[in-house]
Amino acid sequence: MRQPDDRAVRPTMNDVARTAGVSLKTVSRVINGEPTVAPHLAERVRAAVDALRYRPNLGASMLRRNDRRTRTIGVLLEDVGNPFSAALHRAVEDEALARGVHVLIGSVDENPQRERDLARAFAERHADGLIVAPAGDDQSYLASELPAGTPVVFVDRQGTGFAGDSVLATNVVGATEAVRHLIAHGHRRIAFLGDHARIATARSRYRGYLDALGEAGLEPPAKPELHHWSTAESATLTLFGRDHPPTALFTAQNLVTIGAVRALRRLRLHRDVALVGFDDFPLADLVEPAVTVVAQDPAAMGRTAARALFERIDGDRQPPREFWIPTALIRRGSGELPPHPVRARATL
Amino acid sequence: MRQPDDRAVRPTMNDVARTAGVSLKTVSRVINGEPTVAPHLAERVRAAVDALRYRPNLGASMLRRNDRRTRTIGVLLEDVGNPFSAALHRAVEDEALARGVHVLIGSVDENPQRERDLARAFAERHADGLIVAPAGDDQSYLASELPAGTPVVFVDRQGTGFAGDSVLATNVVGATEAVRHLIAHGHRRIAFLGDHARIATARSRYRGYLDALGEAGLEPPAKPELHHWSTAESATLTLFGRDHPPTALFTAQNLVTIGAVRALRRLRLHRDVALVGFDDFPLADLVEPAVTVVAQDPAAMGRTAARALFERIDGDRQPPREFWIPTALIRRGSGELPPHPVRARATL
DNA sequence: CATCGGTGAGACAACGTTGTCTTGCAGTAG
DNA sequence: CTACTGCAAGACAACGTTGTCTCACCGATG
Repeated sequence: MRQPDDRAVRPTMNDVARTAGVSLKTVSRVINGEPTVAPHLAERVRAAVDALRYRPNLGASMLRRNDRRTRTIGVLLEDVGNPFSAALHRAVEDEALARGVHVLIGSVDENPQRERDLARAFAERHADGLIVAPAGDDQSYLASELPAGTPVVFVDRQGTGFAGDSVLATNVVGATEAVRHLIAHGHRRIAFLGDHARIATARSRYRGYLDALGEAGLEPPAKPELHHWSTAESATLTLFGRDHPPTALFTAQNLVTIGAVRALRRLRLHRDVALVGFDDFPLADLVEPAVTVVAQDPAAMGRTAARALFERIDGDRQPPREFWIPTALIRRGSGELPPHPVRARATL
Repeated sequence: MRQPDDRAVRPTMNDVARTAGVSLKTVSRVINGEPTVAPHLAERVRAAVDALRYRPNLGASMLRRNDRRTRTIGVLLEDVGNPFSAALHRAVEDEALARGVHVLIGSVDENPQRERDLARAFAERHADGLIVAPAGDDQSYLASELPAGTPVVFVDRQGTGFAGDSVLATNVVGATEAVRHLIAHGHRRIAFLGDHARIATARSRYRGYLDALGEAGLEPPAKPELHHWSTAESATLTLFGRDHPPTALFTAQNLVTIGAVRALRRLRLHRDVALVGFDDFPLADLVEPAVTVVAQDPAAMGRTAARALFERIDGDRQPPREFWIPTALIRRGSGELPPHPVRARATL
């Protein structure tokens, strides 16, 4: 049912042609900057465009054009509200905008179905390419959801079953460095608190943790798996409610780190238990003690992914590449605490 | 110049029709779920769709359809990388996804020209509506950039020169409450640290600050204006390098608050100078002392804005509305410190 | 048995634009 | 003066889809 004064129609090229007294095609030529138009006609067309406030219909143009570019890319991240994804998103946007390209974005929330739905939705909207932080462990669906030839760059996690560039943090090495750092400060009982093993980056960081323990001839204790900070908080409380609690924690994700910090505060152990987190977070330097982290560089990851994607969109057809973005240990205090014997305490 | 094996073409409805042995229009009917197709034909069509991996061309469909919806909205925020915008963005996305709508987003960075360019770009891509956090002080350009009838909802800041709903935090009242709180704890010299007066929310918060001082018969000191946290940090250092420094700070934006916290730490005044910030931020409860804030609710703002927008998109034509999202004072410690005479100190 | 109404399915045009082809005209050479 | 070249600008079709119209066929009705 149409409303009476429902959305007035936009003027079309035809309207412009009529008011300028030229043919439709001449308007098209002026709009597209083709040089074969007499100056006085071009001027009349531009005047008509201004008068009618004509704006080209990108959809129609893209339908007819040969190159079929929408100057729009799709970005699928874990959660646009979390600082890591937000920083990555921002870097992608800056690269895109520099090229006059715009961004369709969605949060995947560790849900493979949602990942697939978003990929499809962006494909239907004719994204020229996709940047994907995979949630599921199989991206072969992309072959059927995307038009053949649509480039995809995977970021943060390796994609599987579809050929695309990858931009990855040095998760294993970074985690090893973090745990070595704790060992160098005398720790022998170092707990791992991290994400579900379903998540590839969590697996890599756990491997790095095991590597470092192995080098030092240490046995890993049992490994809880968790995700949200409140889970991390209660898991930490539980950990210190048992006998032989660890003297140091390696927390493998920023929300987990924050949960652990909270728990150690509640237990008044924040000056006794050493802590190194994977992935930096805002204000890590302002808590007491400041939190030592292995920082990722989400901006560099976003920038690199976007540049790789634009190279592919511009026709680069070389085999898939891997870009490794280095992590950096930032010593702030919590990771340099010496081992301190801790008695088991009741959970608060 | 075409690449040899350049992007293979997608199958079209025509291809599906040919392999299913029916007419183009019958395929269209099946795709759109029209009931007037014989079951055995519909089945053949669906089989052909699967076999060819047919996906409808949303652009072509939208060109021909009567309703002209792309099920895409545009969102213009201050900076998708900052926590306030990111939280708001996330809330918008959740509302949108629940309706099968997707999000084009861009950061305005306090740049009115960029605001306008993004609005135009999203209009060209046929966003069904826009959520805008205005950077400039005049949004009348929207009338010419947008197709008539495109709804716009302003969020965080009032829009000017274009009729749209607004979703706003109670900036004046919230700031008044913050400053009253400091006055109630005995403070008489309370400094304001906030954004440029060009920014409407900064003006409102300054007004709220003046209101509270006025009630108590206090004179405002000089007001520095700043934006980024490092500016806030040095401005705070300067403030305490002068004679008669304040005993309390009201910081009118989250990055400013963080800068002030940093500066007070460097000056070792964080336990002596009271601080209330406008807008909450992650880990505000973990720094020492925990930071008292007037919290906004960016998720509620995003949710409200998105719901208002979808009502408009669905045809609601009532006059522009204003939604006021309440702020809440969260007492954490820094705002409850009593006045403490502070001698001017040299900047570190 | 002729006519009618209802229904499923195809033919055709149209959405707003661009690629290709054609036309018309001016300028130049034969 | 005619023929040819070159170029500006219009005519027309096409992109992939949906709205509208028409047709064919069915069973039901007089």
